[in-house]
Amino acid sequence: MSESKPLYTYSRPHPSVTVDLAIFTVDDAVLKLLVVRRGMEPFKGNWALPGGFVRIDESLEAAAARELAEETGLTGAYLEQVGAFGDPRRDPRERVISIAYFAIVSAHKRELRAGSDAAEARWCDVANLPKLAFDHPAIVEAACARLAEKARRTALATEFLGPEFTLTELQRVHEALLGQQIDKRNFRKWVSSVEHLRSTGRVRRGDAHRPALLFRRRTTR
Amino acid sequence: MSESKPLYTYSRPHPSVTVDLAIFTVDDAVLKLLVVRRGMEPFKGNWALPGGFVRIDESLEAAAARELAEETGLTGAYLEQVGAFGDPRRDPRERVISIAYFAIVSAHKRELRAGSDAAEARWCDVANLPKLAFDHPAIVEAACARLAEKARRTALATEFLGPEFTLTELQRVHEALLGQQIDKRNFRKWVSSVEHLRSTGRVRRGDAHRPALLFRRRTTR
DNA sequence: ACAAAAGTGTTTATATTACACCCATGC
DNA sequence: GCATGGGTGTAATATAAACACTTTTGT
Repeated sequence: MSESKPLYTYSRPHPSVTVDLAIFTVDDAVLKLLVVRRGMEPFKGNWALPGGFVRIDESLEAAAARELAEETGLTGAYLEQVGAFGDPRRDPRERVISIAYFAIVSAHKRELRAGSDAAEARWCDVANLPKLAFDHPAIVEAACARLAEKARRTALATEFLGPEFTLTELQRVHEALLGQQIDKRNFRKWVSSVEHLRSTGRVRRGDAHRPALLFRRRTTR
Repeated sequence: MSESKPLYTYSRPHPSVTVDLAIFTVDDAVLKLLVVRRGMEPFKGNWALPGGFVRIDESLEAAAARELAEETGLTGAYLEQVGAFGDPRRDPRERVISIAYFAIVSAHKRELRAGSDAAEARWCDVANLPKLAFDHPAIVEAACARLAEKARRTALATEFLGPEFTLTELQRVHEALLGQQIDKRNFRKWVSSVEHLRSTGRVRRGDAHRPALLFRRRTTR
């Protein structure tokens, strides 16, 4: 072995550990997922979730945040762990254990930049994804389930929106996450009991209809 | 380098990956957790969750099942992933990422055997645990939360019991998991709507009171 | 006969669902 | 003045919570 790279030696084989990200956004009332075209083997040229190796001195959450930043240029987005995926054959090269996270990117920050790892990145309708590499379909399924389940009980859906938003905008996000229409009055009742929003008193004007009250997350207070 | 052990070399540092287990049982209407006294550094002599390295060719779930078997002699117990814990400093020696699982051991199989890794093992009341090593308190907290939350919506609590059980026994398990008393009639109503149990027609006799009908999980059918 | 746990319904409160009209604005 | 989405309430149903007595057995 005469490589210039440093070598790290262990008395037992070690798996690689990666983070994989299911990065969601809601665009025009449709739930979308960021997929990248792989620039390297394995699965070169295939669509996959963005992800990468966890560095030896960074936390899992930090690795996920770093990958998110590399892929989208975004910092401060909502991130939550989905779980660990560790089937021994999930990567054909070597043993790779992946910790999956989901991220939420709000519509108004969603400018795509070409990532450093990826030849190409695209927002895809979650209901109509291309074939994904590795076990990424299972990761996406788990991430979607967590997302929808948590949105049902918390104000998580506000993460898809900017700092100020109308109740109808929030309702569209919920409809995208749940995959079904919601009654407007019932939704507003639910909001006032479950979510902790506060009205800004301000109003969104300029559309050809009655202006809508703008709200904020109360946690931003 | 003249060791007898094989050496594994990588061009970048790799973390170790372990599984840690929160093994629960309900004993006399109290939720208990299996803790082991560590026989090795770090934290030698301290209480900790049982766990160990994930082998290079086994799945995470298989590693958890193997550790459970090594620690308790049990196979076929309920196992569910809680999540990955990967703070870079959670183990003082080296980078170790741990995938936490919880396991449920039914009362009638709960004979403790000295594990191979552990000098000593004990069932501890979850409400009164000793100081645990590493980030194991956080793992236990997450595991307890998942356990209670899932028991609320599924028949999971039956995993704490033998193949046949009375409704009162099941109620005691729920009370232990939720940490509060439940009304008997409401519990039975909930059981008949949420859980899928079937009566065996048989009855548990021998106690100084009216015999109780015995039930089974319907999934065992 | 008595102690001890098994078993069983009804009432009330709360949460969820279904459903239709007027309002304020831009054009 | 008309098209567009914003905003609002009530009745029906389903779910959850409170609550007490009779039954069957072992001793």
